[in-house]
Amino acid sequence: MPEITKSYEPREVEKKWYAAWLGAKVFSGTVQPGREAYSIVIPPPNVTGVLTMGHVLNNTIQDILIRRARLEGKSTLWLPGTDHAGIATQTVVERELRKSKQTRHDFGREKFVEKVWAWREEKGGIILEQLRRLGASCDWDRTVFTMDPAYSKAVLGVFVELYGKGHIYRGKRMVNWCPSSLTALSDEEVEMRPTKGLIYQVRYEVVGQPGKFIEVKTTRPETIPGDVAIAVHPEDPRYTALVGQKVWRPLNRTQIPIIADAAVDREFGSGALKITPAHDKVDFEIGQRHKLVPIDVLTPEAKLNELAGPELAGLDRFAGRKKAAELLKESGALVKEEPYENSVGYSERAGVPIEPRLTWQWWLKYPKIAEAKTAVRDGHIKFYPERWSKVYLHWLENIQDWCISRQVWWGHRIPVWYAKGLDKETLTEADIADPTKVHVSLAGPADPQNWVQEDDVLDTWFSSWLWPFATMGWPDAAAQKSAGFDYFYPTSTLVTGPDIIFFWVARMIMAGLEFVRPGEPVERRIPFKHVYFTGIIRDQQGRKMSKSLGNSPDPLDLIDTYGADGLRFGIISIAPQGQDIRFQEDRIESGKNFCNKLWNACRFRQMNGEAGDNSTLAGIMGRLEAAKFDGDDHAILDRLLATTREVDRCFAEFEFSAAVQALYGFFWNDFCDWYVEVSKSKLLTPDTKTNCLTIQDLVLRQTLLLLHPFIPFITEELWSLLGYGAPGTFIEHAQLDNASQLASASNLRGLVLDHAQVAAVANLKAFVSQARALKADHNLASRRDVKFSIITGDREWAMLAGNLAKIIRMAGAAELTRQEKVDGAPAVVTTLGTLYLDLASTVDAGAEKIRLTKELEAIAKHIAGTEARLANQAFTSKAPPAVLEGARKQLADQQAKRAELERLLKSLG
RNA sequence: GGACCUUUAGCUCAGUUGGUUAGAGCGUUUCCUUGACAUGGAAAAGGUCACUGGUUCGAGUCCAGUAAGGUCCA
Repeated sequence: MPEITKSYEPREVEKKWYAAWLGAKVFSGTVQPGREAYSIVIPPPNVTGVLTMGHVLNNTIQDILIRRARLEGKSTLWLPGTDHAGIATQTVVERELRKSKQTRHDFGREKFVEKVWAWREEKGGIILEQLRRLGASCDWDRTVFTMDPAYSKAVLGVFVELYGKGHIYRGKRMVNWCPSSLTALSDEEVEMRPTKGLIYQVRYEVVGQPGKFIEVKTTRPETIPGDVAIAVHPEDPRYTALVGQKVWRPLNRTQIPIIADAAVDREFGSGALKITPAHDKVDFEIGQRHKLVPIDVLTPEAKLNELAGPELAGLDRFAGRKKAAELLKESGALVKEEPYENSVGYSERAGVPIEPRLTWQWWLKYPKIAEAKTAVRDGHIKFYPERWSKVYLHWLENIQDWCISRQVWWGHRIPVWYAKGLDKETLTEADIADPTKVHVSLAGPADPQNWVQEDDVLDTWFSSWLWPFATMGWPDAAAQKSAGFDYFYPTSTLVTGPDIIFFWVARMIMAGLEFVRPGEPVERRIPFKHVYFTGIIRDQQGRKMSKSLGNSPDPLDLIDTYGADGLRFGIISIAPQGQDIRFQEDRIESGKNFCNKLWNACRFRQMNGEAGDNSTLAGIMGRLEAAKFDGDDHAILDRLLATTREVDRCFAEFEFSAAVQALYGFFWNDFCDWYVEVSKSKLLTPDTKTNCLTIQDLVLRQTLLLLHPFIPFITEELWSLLGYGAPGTFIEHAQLDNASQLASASNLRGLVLDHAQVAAVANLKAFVSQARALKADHNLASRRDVKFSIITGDREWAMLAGNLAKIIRMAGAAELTRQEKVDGAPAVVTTLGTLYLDLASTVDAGAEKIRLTKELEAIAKHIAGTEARLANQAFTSKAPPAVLEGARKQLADQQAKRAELERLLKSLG
């Protein structure tokens, strides 16, 4: 067996094992009847994306779940892939073209799309490579791209099906228009940001009444040429007389009517509202009610057009705003302007303010809204943390139709054809329903020369909402069979961020319910059973990590510095369930340190003797000799069982950081700091050596298994180095016993954990700790030749004497002897007697008295508190007996300690 | 305007159904190259649990309100 090196060097180990895993197809998801299935579909990263800290967290959690399920004997599938990200990807390629002063229009649609494909082949999906560095155990042979032919067919098929069912319609409505990407966006893609600007108070002169004005407030004076009316509230007495009259529009001067509409807010400004139906959603609705014809004064790029009048035409909207204000000022229509902050919608992707714009788009009336609510409300789908279900339900309660068309070229082109020569702007509903005018199908019209296909593509989310099943062959029966669809669907757990709860999670649920296994019970149609929402990773100031702030470390640098395992362990340890995470690099460092600790504990084991047959749990258990167990052996196995149980619980409740903390504490404190240290005495005695090493073998084996989901590389390496697996197998092939299985396995060996001994060890630990503190108080912390003496009872002394070698070693002493009387030495009161430090030099009695007095004061305070509680009759009559008993015992212990402290103090004179 | 979250040691966070003297890691201070590990060991200091009320024998924990910070929706 190769010797274990002095420190853990992750780089080569990670490379070696990842290649070995791929070579042996350890990650492939296969149908294994008789085994429970466990499946996860990756939230497909954007094909233009690179690994961020958010991806690290999200994918580490998925890998933890999958690896744990594998160890639990389930047949696992983690299905990877990428998303074509229509607007983002097209933008990336257009940006490259711009370097050579070209645009997509120089190439035409077909050539441009070819270019995007070429870009994707060359540079897209880097992130999947990066996930391998992290150790992600995806079944890479199944990698799916949302533009793959089969996937595309599923997407377009869904469009045709929903169209046929009447869920999809074409409508000219207000959309969120992105003047940068020149496309419509769904409501979810618009981010409301408080924006500082100016609000302008403008007066409109009433026609035929010179000197009489109506004032309105607006933040967008450049849209005044698009005004078609002034609206007031019908019950507003200030304006009743004016309704039905006209005012002069102050820009591009003309007469517009004064109308009454209940949507007007009487409290805002003067209670009058300018109506610009082409540029505001509310105005549009009011305009509809009053049959007003909208005037669109903006171009798609958000420049003012000729309808804005000659002074404004051609100006960008922001320049136009300034100019409009100037024109109003000149004509005396501007009453005043003042600073103002309001919420403005921005395109999430392009970062520019969106324009409400009236365009023809395709809309989806969501299917299965009611069932999507009950699926979560009734617990068929469980959210972790649970509170996100409220957000989810609230959105479904207020759901709006989904604008699914996008005016870009990269994506799934909508499978709709218009008869040649048809004017798309003037199509009526009847026209659309007429198959001689509009054709909708997957195959396209039989006579394509007579038709023109719709230019728009589908929103990228319209493809990713099918992800949990379209990645597994749906809707093609043969493909589904070979993908194991029946076995792996519904998937087990979805891991994602709460920021895409509407974009993705809710839509997937509706899609699953609508399309999968129609007619079957809800639990067979849902796309996943659990949804785990991660927190958002923030920097130390609490800001979101973002490219533009440059506050995000490169995960690959972190992997280089701390190892993939160190990064994984570190990030999980700071990621409490459902809370945002404040990133601290030193936590990643402590992940690395933990790996090194694990490494060296295994090294210690290896250096102390040949391993027996470690290849099975039964083999190790078979070597345990129950008769030779001492308290420490009982204690470490007790802690191993408790830790196993705690980790079991954490997985059941998705509390990963708690699991990591439990494992860290167990391994570092209980095993390394205590058990390994006390082993050093046992290993010197042939009689106890073998059993002690076997216990180490057992603890290390189980610890490696428990840790493997979190830190896969180092555990695989140590598993192999310590001979835990049969040659040619991997830790992934091992079975991880849960706490009760482990307990019954050890019971079979005649091993019954002795809780009295476990408690005694806790006592000894405290004793050793007090002895060390006594030394440190007298600046002897690192001396190993000090002499202790103790005044104690027979029973206590029997326990100490039985563990003398160990105590002396652990406390760092030359001897510990029992005395009848000790004078003038510093001492500490322990539960096992009063321990004295034999100082050859003189003792500073003054300092010692101060120390003891302080301690006496503290204990007196506690005694007073306990006495007060026990004196309270309400407490003694109402508190449960166990609590009462505990308080009484505590008081007795405290009083004994006080008496001893008083005696010590007196002896100092 | 509505909903949700957070507030515990210098920092980042645990604290399960209320029950002994509120914990961890990092940082700080002191000591230590002893043979698994200095990526380490030993010890110490450090908290009126945001605030105000209430329920209770008993509140970091439950309830109401206030304040500060954050997120989402409108």
